[in-house]
Amino acid sequence: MRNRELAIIFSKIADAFELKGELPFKILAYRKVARILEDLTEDIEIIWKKGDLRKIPGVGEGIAKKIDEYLHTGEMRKYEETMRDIPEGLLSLLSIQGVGAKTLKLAHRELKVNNKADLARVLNDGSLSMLPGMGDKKVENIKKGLEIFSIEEKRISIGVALPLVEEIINWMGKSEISNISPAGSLRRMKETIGDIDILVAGERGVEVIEHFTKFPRVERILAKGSTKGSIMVREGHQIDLRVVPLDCYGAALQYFTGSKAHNIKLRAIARKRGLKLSEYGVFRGGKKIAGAKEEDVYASLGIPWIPPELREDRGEIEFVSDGKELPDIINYDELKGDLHIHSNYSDGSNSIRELAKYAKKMGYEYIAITDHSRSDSYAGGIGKKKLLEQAKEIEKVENEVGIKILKGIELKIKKDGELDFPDSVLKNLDIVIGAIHTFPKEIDMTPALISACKNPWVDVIAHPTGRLISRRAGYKVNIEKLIKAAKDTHTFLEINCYPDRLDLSDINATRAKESGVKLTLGSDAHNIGMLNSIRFGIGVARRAWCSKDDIINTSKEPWKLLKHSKK
DNA sequence: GCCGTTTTCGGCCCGACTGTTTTCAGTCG
Repeated sequence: MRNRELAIIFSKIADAFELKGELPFKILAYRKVARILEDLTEDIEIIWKKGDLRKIPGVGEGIAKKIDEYLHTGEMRKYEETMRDIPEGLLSLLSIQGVGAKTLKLAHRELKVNNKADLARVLNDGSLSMLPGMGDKKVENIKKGLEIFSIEEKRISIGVALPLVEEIINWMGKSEISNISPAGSLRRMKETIGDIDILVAGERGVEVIEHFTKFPRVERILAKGSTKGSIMVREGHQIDLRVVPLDCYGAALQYFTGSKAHNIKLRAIARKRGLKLSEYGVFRGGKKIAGAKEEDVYASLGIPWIPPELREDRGEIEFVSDGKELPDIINYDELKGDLHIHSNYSDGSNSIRELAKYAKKMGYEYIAITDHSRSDSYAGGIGKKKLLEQAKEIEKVENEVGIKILKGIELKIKKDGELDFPDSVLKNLDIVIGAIHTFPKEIDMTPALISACKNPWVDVIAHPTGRLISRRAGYKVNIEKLIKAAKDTHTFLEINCYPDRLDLSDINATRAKESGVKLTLGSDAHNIGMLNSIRFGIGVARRAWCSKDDIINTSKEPWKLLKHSKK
């Protein structure tokens, strides 16, 4: 799949155009096609070979030619040309919150800002605030943005890392290996991943790594030995692969999965028992007593196997050491439906029928269509009239496809707590998800959220903190108060599964669970491919020690649990 | 750049918010 590769190229062209002050609608066209390629479920090369490039929405004559050129030659003249006079590291600064094209262009032209270090310099020495239109507050804002950016800069979203690793695992299947698994924070399903680690069991290390370095999208080979290979793919991510003999595989998997803190505690336990734990196995004296299987490694230390998502040293080792049984955390196949989906009635790109069919294929028994409400106009929010039309279509599709479809809305909660529809409208729906998308930074949104919880028809609060991982911190909210209000009002809180949100986070979901608040999982899908994002949210739920009973859409009829069941 | 059509041009999302202004520009979603 070279979809993402192309998406990045077009998105970079769009960024560069913005800096150069190109026509706004040209920029928009590039952005649009980048986004569509990113979300496209089919392989662009297959579409290309069929001669169907122009059938992709947003791809016209010009862009089709550029894709064609790139897939033929591996190069795109327009891209090379556009990038020629843009210093490396300049464009990435656009993703800093508070830094847009105009600001960056100004700083670049007037102060020779070419990268992050330059930006930090002009922020601190006061020269940026001297430029026209730049005041102290703007500078302060950008400083904060740069802080968030710096922390997360080198980490990859799990939404990018996991599909990439799956592709590599698929590729490695063509070589002589007996076992393969992601390791590291990816296997623990952390929301962002530092280094991508893959572990392989096999005897012929040299050949395995040779094959690894021939992965079709390799940009650079960083290391190539008999036990470790390291590559950089075209999107700029580094991937390490290690090969170990089969009889060490379990110990190595345990070791490379981490977390570091978890491993340190395990080693301490081993030592107390007169054992030694390393990536090669568990040893008593010189004798190896475990190593082939992860289960055996844990068992040899007198504790049961711990799911990777729980290995964060958040009390899991003490828990099992006390002889207590870990909760039976939710499995990746236990969801019966998705409760947060957008259709083409608002800003989704698939019809209700397409969504329903795909959901059915995923094995779901029900879905909820929850388009944006009228005042979220940037997202094509819908009013009463369209809601009625949609209800009719839902009934029709429900019968045709044979899957239960809840009529829902993602209801805008305004900053004063006012809701976008009156009760008379909300009442007639099956599910209402309250959400905040726009907010003034300084205002505490807790009262607005609590007031929404108190509404008799708001069933769920979507992405309760509003954060966008590595981009913005979210609105001001006292999460404990919100959880309490949710508990008191019988409102559910969502784990939004969109990889850049994952909101509630694992930590907040744990808090909710411990307070007895039930959760919903919603993909927030805007097209059928994104329905698969649900697994990232299940990862969060697992990291939050949630069992099936904590998540309402593991039940066959979750609507019976909603406030709407009383209508 | 794309796209639809009253079909080869003209529209393409725009409102809220913020910080800078003194009526508006930049950023965000």
